[in-house]
Amino acid sequence: MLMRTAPHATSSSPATQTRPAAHAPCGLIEAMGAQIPFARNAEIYGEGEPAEYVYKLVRGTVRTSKILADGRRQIGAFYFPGDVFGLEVGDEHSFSAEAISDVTVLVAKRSTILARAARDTSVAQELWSATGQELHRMQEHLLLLIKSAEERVAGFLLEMAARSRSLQVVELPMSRQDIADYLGLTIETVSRTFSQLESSSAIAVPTARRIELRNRTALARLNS
Amino acid sequence: MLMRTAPHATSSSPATQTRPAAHAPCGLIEAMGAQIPFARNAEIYGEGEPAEYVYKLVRGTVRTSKILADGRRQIGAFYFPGDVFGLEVGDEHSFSAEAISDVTVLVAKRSTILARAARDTSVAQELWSATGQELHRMQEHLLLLIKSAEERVAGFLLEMAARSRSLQVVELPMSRQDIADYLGLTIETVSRTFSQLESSSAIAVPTARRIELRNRTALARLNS
DNA sequence: CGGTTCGTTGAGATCGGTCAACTCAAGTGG
DNA sequence: CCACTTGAGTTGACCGATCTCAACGAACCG
Repeated sequence: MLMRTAPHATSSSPATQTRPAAHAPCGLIEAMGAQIPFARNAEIYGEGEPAEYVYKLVRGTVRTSKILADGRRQIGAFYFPGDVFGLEVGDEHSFSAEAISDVTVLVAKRSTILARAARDTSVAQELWSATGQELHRMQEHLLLLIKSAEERVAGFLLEMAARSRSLQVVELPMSRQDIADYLGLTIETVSRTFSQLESSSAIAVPTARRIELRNRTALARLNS
Repeated sequence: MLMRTAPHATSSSPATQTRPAAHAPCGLIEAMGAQIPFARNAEIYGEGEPAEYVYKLVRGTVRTSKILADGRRQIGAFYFPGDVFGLEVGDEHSFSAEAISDVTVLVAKRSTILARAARDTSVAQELWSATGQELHRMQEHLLLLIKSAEERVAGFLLEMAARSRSLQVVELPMSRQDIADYLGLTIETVSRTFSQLESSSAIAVPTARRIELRNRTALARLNS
């Protein structure tokens, strides 16, 4: 299903790549090696593989996911430029990671980072707080999953807006299927909910991948 | 709603307190101070409060929870003897913690632990891995929430069994409401699902708070 | 111009929620 | 000891949100 394609340039969505780096310390993976490209839909690592490397996203969008026994897929998170992903506390990856668009990542050996953390307290602190940030996002995500479809979609849009450059216009690099699997809904329900939010003037959907937030208050109200 | 009762002995469920400590290193909070008791339903700390202390559960059961704006409640986790809880990466508690039964906890000042971590690498490592374990549990919890009611309940029972002394009999210290709020269901659905699992001989429910797992295979199959 | 993929929309089915009645066990107080 | 109360849990009937299945539309690409 997923192509483990050799890195090459395909169709990338330029609008999602203008966002500046976000993390404050960012010292974990600097000057580690060359930037490595992955093509759209390429697998960066697989669930259960040894967590040999830690990644920092430079360009593009990445999703992490798990496939359940019966074929259902759950998206764990979306990552944008500046985000660190693939950092595991245990020795293997608990999710797979795939490139949503063509991406560029910085890679560092996990063992190197761990060794530095054992000497340098500030590196250890960065490790801890990166994991803490991951935990925090997971908590937010979990809270989304107990809500109604409309609330989940509204929460998703606000989250994406908060992480994009513009708070008014959200460019979605991911497909409806990705959104549905992130929110625990079907693509039909996601699509219908977009339509519904549009007809209530909370958002506008000029193209499928571009959402304009017209009434943040209404969305925030749904966000509980 | 919650009584912030002064610690005293009320009705505790003895069956849940025989489980041995679980965490391997456990060095974080040893010899910190006296064991502190909390009465059933007492709040140990509140969401948003400064995370001044870290707790290790000695006896009883604790839940963490969040109340949403509209009154819905989400249980974040259940903690059993040996578990560390209340350890935050940020400076405030992201959930509240309440005693489900009468409990005893060990308490350590977070600032003290952080100071030690800044000197002692192994303490820093313990901090990191405790947060990693929390993250792992949250991932499992999140996976539960995308499933059907039957799968959620089956997954919950298997989780509780894995954390209890006996793999065959689960003593539930928490109410149906707690279970429902953990699983994102209503108490009626939880109750009906128990009945349903019982009539399919996957479990037996001799009393409301005691569940016997009669067919782990069937439960595990539901667990995807 | 077909073919393919992605997204939208509609109609009907189903799962879980809501509301309500009932059971049961554990107090409580006369 | 026995009503009475109270809280927790169970069960039933009904309803609505979301899923399923299917058709349709739009964009892209050979």
